[in-house]
Amino acid sequence: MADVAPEHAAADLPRYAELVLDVIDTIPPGRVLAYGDIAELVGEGGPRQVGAVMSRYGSLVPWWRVVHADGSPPVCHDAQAAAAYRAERTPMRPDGTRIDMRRARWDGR
DNA sequence: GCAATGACTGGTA
DNA sequence: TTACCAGCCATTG
Repeated sequence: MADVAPEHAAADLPRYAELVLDVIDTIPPGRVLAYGDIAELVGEGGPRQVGAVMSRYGSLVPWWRVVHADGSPPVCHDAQAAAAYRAERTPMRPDGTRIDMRRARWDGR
């Protein structure tokens, strides 16, 4: 009872997808999370599984807050992500193409 | 039930 | 700095 009740109405979503989407939806503005970090917060699976969920259900969550471990945004949407980071004031590196994971990485608090 | 896939990661050269 | 290799595990066909 009292199973998780995310706002994604996960009726047809796999269990793991539901957990991943819920975590991503919890990321505050101006912060980002790496695929591996999400997997760790979820407590199961790995970065590949998070990426697989994003490819299928990424449109349901702020996917631009999910980046690689080195601070690079998804290669398929880097331009749109860069615009979102600017709007959210996400800490970026001097080059402006990568994120400063040192300050932008959300610790889950 | 089995095999292949994939918006990844970390280490080494 | 970039490039390549092997491991990782849930989902899909």
